[in-house]
Amino acid sequence: MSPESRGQKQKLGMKDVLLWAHGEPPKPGPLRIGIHTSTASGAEMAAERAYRLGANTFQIFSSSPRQWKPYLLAQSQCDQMKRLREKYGIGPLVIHAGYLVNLASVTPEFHRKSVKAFRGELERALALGAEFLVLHPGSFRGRSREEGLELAAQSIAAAAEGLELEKSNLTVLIENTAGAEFSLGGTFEQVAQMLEYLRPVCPAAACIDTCHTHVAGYDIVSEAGWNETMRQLDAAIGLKNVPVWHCNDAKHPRGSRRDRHEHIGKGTIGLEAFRRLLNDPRTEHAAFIAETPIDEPGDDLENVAILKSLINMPGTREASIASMAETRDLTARQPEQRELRYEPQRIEEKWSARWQANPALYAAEPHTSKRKKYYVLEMLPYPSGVLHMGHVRNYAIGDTLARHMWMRGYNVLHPMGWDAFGLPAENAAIKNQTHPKLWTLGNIARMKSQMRRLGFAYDWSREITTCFPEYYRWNQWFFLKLYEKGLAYRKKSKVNWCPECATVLANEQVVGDGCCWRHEETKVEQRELEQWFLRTTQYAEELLRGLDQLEEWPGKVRTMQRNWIGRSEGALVDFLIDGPAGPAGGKITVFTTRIDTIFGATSVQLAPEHPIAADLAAGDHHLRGKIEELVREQVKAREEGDVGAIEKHGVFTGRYAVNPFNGEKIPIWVANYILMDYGTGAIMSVPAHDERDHEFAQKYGLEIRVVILPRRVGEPPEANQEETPLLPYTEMDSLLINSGEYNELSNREAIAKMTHDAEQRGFGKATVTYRLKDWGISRQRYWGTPIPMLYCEKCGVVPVPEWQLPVLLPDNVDITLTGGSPLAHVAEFVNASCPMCGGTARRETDTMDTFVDSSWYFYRYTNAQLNDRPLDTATVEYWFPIDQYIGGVEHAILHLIYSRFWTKFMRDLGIIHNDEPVLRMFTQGMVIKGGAKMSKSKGNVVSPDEMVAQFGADSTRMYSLFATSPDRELDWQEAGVEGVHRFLSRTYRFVMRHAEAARRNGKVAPARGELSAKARSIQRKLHQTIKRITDDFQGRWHFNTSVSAIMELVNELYGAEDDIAAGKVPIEILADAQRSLVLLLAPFAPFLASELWEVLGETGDLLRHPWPEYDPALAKEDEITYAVQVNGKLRGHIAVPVDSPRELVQERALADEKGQAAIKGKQVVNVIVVLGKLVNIVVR
RNA sequence: GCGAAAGUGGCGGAAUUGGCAGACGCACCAGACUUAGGAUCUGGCGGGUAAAACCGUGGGGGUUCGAGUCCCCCCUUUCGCACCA
Repeated sequence: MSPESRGQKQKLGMKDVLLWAHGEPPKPGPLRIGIHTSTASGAEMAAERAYRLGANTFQIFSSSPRQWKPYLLAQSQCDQMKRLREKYGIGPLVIHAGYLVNLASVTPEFHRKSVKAFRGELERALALGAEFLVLHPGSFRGRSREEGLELAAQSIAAAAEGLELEKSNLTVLIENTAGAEFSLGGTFEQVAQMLEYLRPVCPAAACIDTCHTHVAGYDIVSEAGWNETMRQLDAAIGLKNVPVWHCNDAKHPRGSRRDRHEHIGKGTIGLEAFRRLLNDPRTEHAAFIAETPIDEPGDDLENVAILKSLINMPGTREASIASMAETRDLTARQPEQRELRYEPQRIEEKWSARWQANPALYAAEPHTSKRKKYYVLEMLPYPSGVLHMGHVRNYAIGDTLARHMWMRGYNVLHPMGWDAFGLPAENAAIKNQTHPKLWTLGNIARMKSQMRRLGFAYDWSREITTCFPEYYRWNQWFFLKLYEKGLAYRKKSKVNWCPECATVLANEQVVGDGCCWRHEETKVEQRELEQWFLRTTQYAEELLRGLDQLEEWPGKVRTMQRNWIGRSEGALVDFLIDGPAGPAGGKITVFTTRIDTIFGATSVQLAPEHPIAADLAAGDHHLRGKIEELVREQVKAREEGDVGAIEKHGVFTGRYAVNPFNGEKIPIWVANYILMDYGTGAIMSVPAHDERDHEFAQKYGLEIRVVILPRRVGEPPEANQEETPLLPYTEMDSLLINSGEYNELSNREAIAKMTHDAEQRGFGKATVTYRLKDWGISRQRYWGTPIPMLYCEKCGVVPVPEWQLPVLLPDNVDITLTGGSPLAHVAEFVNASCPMCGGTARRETDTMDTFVDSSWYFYRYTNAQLNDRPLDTATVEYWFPIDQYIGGVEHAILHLIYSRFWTKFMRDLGIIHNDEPVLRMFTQGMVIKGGAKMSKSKGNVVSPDEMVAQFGADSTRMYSLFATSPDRELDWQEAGVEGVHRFLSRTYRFVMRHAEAARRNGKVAPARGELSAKARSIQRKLHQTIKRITDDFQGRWHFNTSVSAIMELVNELYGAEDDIAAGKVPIEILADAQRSLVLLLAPFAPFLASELWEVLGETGDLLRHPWPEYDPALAKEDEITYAVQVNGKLRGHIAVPVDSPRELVQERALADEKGQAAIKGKQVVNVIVVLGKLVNIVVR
């Protein structure tokens, strides 16, 4: 036994009232009031204790509550119990069943044990003559609540079999519980239901615990709440059926479901609720029993006294408190050190306040700073109302990194802002009759305070809110510049329309099977509208090429962007129409990537919307009808999102086109698989060498002509082998046939030569096609940046002059989802004068896509207050590119491609010099619960607030990093958070116990000389841990293993407790270990680290303290354990001094006993020694 | 259909370069603390065996002294793209 635990025992002993109470005990009051009492030295002694405590009722365990082994009760003990109770007039006696008992358990073994144990409880209760036996209903994990309740009741019946309870004086009480996940009895109704099941079996009633009731969510604190809760209790169970109340205050807030008892009047319930309870005439018949902690000797006495003092007390809080103080004086306390308990709420509130009072702590130095800069950024949130776990994870990653970089001495820029424009604000406005601005700003305030509570270290002096004119005026300014450069233009076109949003969407905002990015169930419609576009295609090539340079971006994001841009190299070839031409002209230009197959073209296929298709059908009613049908079909398919699935079909136009390479006339068809918005909307169909063409030609019996062979150039054909490949044959690196002068060329050569020839002969040219389309930014909604354009009757489209910016978004607007942009109905906004001619003009009433706001916001952070320019070039020069950007992968194409586009445009404008905004991108994984995305409808949302209330911000944040590596999906498990909380408690207790060493010992260089094994081991582990964590920050970013490493270090320290107590660990080692531990913890658990830093006697903020350095010499093992393998199988271990030569290791390994046994009788053919790792002996 | 990533105890996950599989945490089990409740501390914990042997990283094959890790085939899951000419 360590000295520590010996001390513990003594302390516990002193808590026993029998050891210190002398003289006359306090007198009992008019009500039955008591407390749970220890049964040390025999159950009957509890009655004596109850008397000493001034109680006239009491509760005990009749056996050890955490062991299955039953307590053996002697008849003499039972007799003595009855005698003492009679003598002192104490009753009723309540027995609390052990808490291992779970009568609803799914585990058969466990259930069997539970029933048996409960049988024992009943027997002992009868023997002791107890009036009540209190039982927790159990946990139904693994089955439904209903089944759980039923099973529990059946189990009680089974346990009671043959005991004739109805003839005894014993009543089984079902206690309500804190309502934790899977536990039964969290509501009065559940208790009532169980009683219902139970009544036929034995006398049954309820025991109501005030703490459980409170944390389960019932309001018993306010007067109105109290009355309502009592009403519900009466309705569900009946107050007359509650013969016992457990009177406990609570440590945790209402609804927290955290079952932690507190001294009466000192918790979140307060005295007033107990006063109401004790003075309610409907509870007169009941016994009130406290189950409050005994932190210090006398606590039990005091709690009983307080309860008694509340009887007949006038109903004011002040009076209660005054009386409580009086009671406190009556019960003399023994001075004893408070137990060291980690209380995150206390610590975190303290440091939150301090940090908030000192915002300069997290402020970046100006760009003239001599220090190296580090810009770490998390994607700015949309202020939807509350933070969700995804946010917390995102910001925890960024904050941990930022804090680390601060400690590494960097000038860190770590800002935060709000993506404040957008639809939800308008929807909320319609629903709640509030203004979008008020709704948004309210949400921002709430989320900001959540961020502060979580301890994220942001430089709030740079905060931006995109719905403020100070910000969006620069959106308008940029728009004018784009317009000036010809990069913003207006055109009528087919656009994506989301009926739910009542606005247009960009292509990038259409996701999944043609659904809206905000409404993943809502199919996007196609509408023809006049819209503003930004010419993103202008930068298509650069956006694509730039991806190759972004080596520190996730490959996945780069691939997605590459696919999105969809570059395709090929050629345009003109096919002349045989016969008369219409207004669309006499030639069909096709786009092909395989001009080498043109001799195999056996038809030309037009998109149904192709103008030439209309020309060719001009005189043909029937054909026109067919084509229109195809158009409708395509529109429908697009809307339904199953474009690839529809069957290919088409119609022959009756006309022919001339293949310019061989003069061949081939039929012109219109087909549903040809898209007007890709390439030229027309193709040459080569059935032998294209899958779709092949399918189509087979259906309609079109000619399939092979022009490519799988053979390479120069390879002779294989004898007796059919040369025709399996069709369609689409591979490259092969040979042309049936292609006139191009026969025998490799297809790559043919592509070059034929393209060149087509160009020479004037019927074609090389070209590049992109899938990327221009960005449509017009939105027919209110809550966005007004597009700064005017329409003048005389001058046409006129930009708002720069000096008139910002075009303010008016406040007094009727928001509806119908009738186009709400701004169009605001006359003061719409009517303007033309800056060119002074005549009347109409304002553009569409607003900008919110992705415009987020395309350049991170530049604004570098100088958020600037009011004559969007940014300062020199400042941006210093801070950019962003060193680390962190966000969800869902923005891989949307936000991240727009941002890159914007950066390139700004660079060409000359106001910045970087080509890319982000050097290193990180996409964190989603947070899920129970295998599914968190959502309100699934009811699996974990609220950060609740986590923080239960476990503290440090535990919540640290768990989000510990559960898995940041790039993976995180399945939130509350038990895991609890585990981290436990670890932080351990850390807290260790430092609290040993801080004295650090306070006495200043900075001392750790001596190497004569260290005990344990001391050396601490030192070694410390330096190994510093190395691991430092490396993790620089490379892999596997913060889960960083946290593990800190846990290992703390475990090591705990393992050395005995040696520390025995003075075998030098003070400087202990002090150094603690200081470094706290520094390592600082990025992960900033609150606790700051608190402990202070406890260690340090001043100054942790963020400014240098990150600990590791000494490789100290991290080195003194002795290495080699694994000894024989033929690759582990056979034993040998310990060898570090840096032993290969020969020595080999010799020792061969001499090893276990190894010897394994190689006995065999011939050693080889011995492989891997220094520092293992020895493998190869035998035959 | 195409492309990418992943598959390791009851669970989340370690194993950084081909070198002792299962670090760390959760859950569980046993013990200590006659212990209200919540904790705390110590030990155990892939399967298998009395103990060994032996078997174990989705399945099958291969390379190697040695494979979770490399190669080939297959299965499953997740994500992305999907008439792109």
